[in-house]
Amino acid sequence: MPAGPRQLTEQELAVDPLVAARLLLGCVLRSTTPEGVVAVRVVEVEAYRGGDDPASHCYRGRTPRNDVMFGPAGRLYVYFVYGMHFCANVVSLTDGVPGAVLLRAGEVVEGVDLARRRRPAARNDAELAKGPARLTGVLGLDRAHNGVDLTDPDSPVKLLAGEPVTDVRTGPRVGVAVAVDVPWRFWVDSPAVSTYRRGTRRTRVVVPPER
DNA sequence: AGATCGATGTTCT
DNA sequence: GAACATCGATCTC
Repeated sequence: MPAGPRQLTEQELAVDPLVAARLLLGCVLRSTTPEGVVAVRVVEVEAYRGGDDPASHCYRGRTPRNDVMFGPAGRLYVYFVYGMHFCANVVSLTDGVPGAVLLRAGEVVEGVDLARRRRPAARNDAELAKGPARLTGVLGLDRAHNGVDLTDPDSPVKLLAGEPVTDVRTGPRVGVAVAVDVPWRFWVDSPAVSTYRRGTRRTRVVVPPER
C-alpha cells in the first residue's frame, strides 16, 4: 500500500525565509483536533527575516512572544493580533538565527465541512482560508499550537509535500507599513489568494483643534 | 472592486 | 498609550 505524502524535514526548512517561502507554496498543512481534520494547500506566503527586517517580530530582539522564531526550523509560530485573530508562521533558518514564513492563504483540500463550520462568514469555499487569520481559523489553530513541531510524525499539525508549483508571483507584503520596497510576498494563481492592502500608516496625526 | 470603520486585547515604548 | 503581519459589515463607484 502506498505511503502518504512526505512530511517536510527540519533540515530543508532551515534555510533563508526567502527560500523557505517558495518551498512552502503548494505544500499541505494538515491539522488534527478533537473536532476533526482540516488540510489546506498553501497558495500565498510572506517571508520575515531576522535582524535587518524592520517588519519582523524579531527585529528588536528576543521576547516571550517571538521566542520560537529563535528556535529550530519547522516549528509553528502562532501570534495573536488585532485583539481577536491568530496568524501562523513556519519557522525557518537555523537555531539561534530568527526567521519565519507567514502562511497567508490556502485552499481547503480536506475537511471542508468542518472548515465551513469554523468560518461561517465565508461566501464560498475559496474564501475559507483567504487571509492569514482565516487560514489559522479553518485549521483550528490558536496560541496552544505555538511551538508545535510540524516535522514530527506524531504532531497534530503536519507540513506535507505537495505537487510542485510553477509561475510563482511576488510583490510587497500585505498590511505592512515598513520595508514596503521588498517583494517578500509569494503566491501562485488561486482564487484563495488574498487581495493586496497597503500597510496603514498609523504614525500619530496631530489634529488641529476646532476654532 | 475599493474605501472606511469598529471590534478587541496583547505587546512594547 | 499607541501600534498592531486582520476580518466582516457597510458604504460608494
